[in-house]
Amino acid sequence: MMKPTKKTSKGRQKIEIRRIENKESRQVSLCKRKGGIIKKCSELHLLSGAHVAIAIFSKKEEQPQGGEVPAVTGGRPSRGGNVFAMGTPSVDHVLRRFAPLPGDELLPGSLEDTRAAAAERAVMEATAREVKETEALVEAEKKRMQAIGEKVVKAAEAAGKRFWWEVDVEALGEAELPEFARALQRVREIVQREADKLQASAPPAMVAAPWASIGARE
Amino acid sequence: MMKPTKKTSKGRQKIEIRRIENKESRQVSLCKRKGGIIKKCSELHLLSGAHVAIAIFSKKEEQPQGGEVPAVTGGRPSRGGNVFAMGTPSVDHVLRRFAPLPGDELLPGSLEDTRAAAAERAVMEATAREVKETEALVEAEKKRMQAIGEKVVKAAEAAGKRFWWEVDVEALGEAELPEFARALQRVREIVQREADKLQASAPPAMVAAPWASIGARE
DNA sequence: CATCCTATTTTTAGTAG
DNA sequence: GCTACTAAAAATAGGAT
Repeated sequence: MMKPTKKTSKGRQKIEIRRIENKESRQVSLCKRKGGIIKKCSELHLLSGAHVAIAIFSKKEEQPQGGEVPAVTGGRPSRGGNVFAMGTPSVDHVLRRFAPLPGDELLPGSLEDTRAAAAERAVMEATAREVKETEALVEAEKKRMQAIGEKVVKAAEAAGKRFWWEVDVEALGEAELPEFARALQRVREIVQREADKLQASAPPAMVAAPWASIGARE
Repeated sequence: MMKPTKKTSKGRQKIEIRRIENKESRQVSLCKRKGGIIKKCSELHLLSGAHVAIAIFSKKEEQPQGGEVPAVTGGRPSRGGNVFAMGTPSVDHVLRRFAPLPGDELLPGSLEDTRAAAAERAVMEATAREVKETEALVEAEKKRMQAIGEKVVKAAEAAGKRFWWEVDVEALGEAELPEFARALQRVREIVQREADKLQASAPPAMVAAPWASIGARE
């Protein structure tokens, strides 16, 4: 207790919000900030009960290609980069809430009872229940995850990741991203359209739920 | 420079990350934090080039309903709450990138050339081009918006809002939310599935683009 | 509701390991 | 690529307007 040993130095510096040229710094910043945002999203959820869904598409690097894409030949050729997504209650839940789409409202057990889906949901809920605490949410989650749910970690490890919510989805782009994307675009269009007739209405009926997220390592 | 006149008082207090019981405080906090998150998302985009899409569903209030939902009778009865969504390059762009879905890859001009869509895109791009600056992004946007694009503001005002990216989408839930939701869920499923075969691959081909967001007032 | 204010709490560049 | 640390930059709870 006598060595005011200044271990490190500089401290936070001010930076302009413009593309970080240094590739490495850019990467680090992306990683740090992504974590920060995720944390804030979860806090927002816990504090207000609002449901949050976020997706971060971090493109790998500009490909010096020429002309246009060869129009995808087969299954999963090119990529769109990494995708990180987190959702509150757990994507499933939020979705199941709004999902009862009057077009394919059934699909009896094809989706819901998929081994993976079922397992995930279970683990997710069990874990989330244990975890929901103070802001240590993200922190605690990471650590407790190992103690509380070995199972989760186990599954994640099988994929080469450390946490169930940290999974690579590089191959996602080709098959499902389109839908996700189009859906978002659709929403945007609707908004514009709806904005014109603008009408308030009755309150919903959603219950608070656990927390979950899935994503890709940076 | 002599009156240390303590204008206000308390300053930030520490709080636990748990549901804020006071309804009003909860509302205020949601609003403030939502803004903060949006800002961070845009910064993340500007700093790293990653594309971000976020949706915040703030449910209005728990409806003391009983039993189950009457299975929607007609068009747009109940609501899901407010939806706030933001997207980088502008939802359209990100989406158009991934969109070339090999299922309904066409739809010639039905969507793209909708007056609204076209107009929005134009304004959005023009605005974004002017706006992209330092972190004053969000700030500047709000203010410049009025100077740069009266047109935008005009449209927004028609809807009773102050900024084109602040539009109520309460009525959204019934019609399009389902798709958005299901898309997200789909993504989640894919992730799990893909995580197993996990494979790295070639870099994408996306260009940096403007910034845009749409949302609902809190 | 939207700011404004300010005391504090958080986040996070920049480094080091 | 991840963790630790520090100091400065940001975000924000509470309150006021």
